[in-house]
Amino acid sequence: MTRSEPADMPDDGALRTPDRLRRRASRLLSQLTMRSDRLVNEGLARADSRKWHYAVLASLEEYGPGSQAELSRRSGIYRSDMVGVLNELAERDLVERAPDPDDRRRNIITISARGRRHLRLLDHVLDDLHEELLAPLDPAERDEFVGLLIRLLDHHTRTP
Amino acid sequence: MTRSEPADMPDDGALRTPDRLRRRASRLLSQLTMRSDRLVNEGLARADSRKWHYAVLASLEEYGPGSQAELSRRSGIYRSDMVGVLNELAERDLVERAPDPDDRRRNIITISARGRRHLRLLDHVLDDLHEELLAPLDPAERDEFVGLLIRLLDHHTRTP
DNA sequence: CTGATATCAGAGGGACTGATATTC
DNA sequence: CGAATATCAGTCCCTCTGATATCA
Repeated sequence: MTRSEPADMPDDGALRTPDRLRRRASRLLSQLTMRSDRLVNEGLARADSRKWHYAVLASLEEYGPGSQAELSRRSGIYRSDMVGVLNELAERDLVERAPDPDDRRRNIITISARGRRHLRLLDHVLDDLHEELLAPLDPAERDEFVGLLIRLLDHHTRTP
Repeated sequence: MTRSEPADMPDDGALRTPDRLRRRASRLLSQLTMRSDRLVNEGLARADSRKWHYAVLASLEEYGPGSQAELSRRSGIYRSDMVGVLNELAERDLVERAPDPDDRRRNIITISARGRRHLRLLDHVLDDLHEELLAPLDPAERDEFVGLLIRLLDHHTRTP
């Protein structure tokens, strides 16, 4: 190895291998996520959707109707951006937005029959996209990968 | 509330999909990367740097001087954004930018002694940040994680 | 002429902030 | 009153495009 190291600098054990740029987890995450996001965005665009549509629809089917603020908490979309997403979903008749009679500040968002059908479609689209995304991994490795991601994300969600 | 499970047993939850939103690799990647990017950006900002500074400096130390287009290919920064990054680095005397006598279209970028010292600092900062990022994983799992990321990224880099 | 280079100006998208009016 | 809601306007950052002038 031809690494030039000033004599006055001790080897401190820092990650300075020739491929440190390539092995930094944060860089790997950024780059892979860029590819993944592009894959998913383009795939969902072909189904006239965006990933936020999926997040909202799935959360509605799994946890039932809710106010916009509630949906925001479930799906991770910013409260101020939720309006736009719901406008798009309502435009396509995938959700219904009705004022809450018990609390007139709120809208109650409900998934429509058409929304459920669309959600099913999106689930298939996403299954295919994930097949492409995770292609190099065998089933056990995919579980391992997802498991590691979940543990990391949970840790950083609970420790902000 | 939260069911505690033996570590050696996978979830047998019969795929009732209350967690399909939670288990989509693309969503996990997006969310984790958002945290990771924030962590790294804030950490590097405390050292008056940004992640591109690190990418350029590390690539200069590892592969030697190069033109801006060359650095762009090495580090993944867009050719049009490289100017700004190099301006910032030159401002801090971390690199030198000199016209190439053999090809007057090019600038030759060289890392300075100060740049090497700064890179060493950034490597330590990043080591600490990665310790924080990967805290929940033991060393073997970290290797596993990085290995999986590399395989996925390589696959999608070679298959655009 | 084709192609590469450095640079700039700006589009487009996503996360996020701040303010407002309304209602609890 | 303080707190929560839906909405709108706009900021900041990032990736990426397009155009330009300069050279090989």
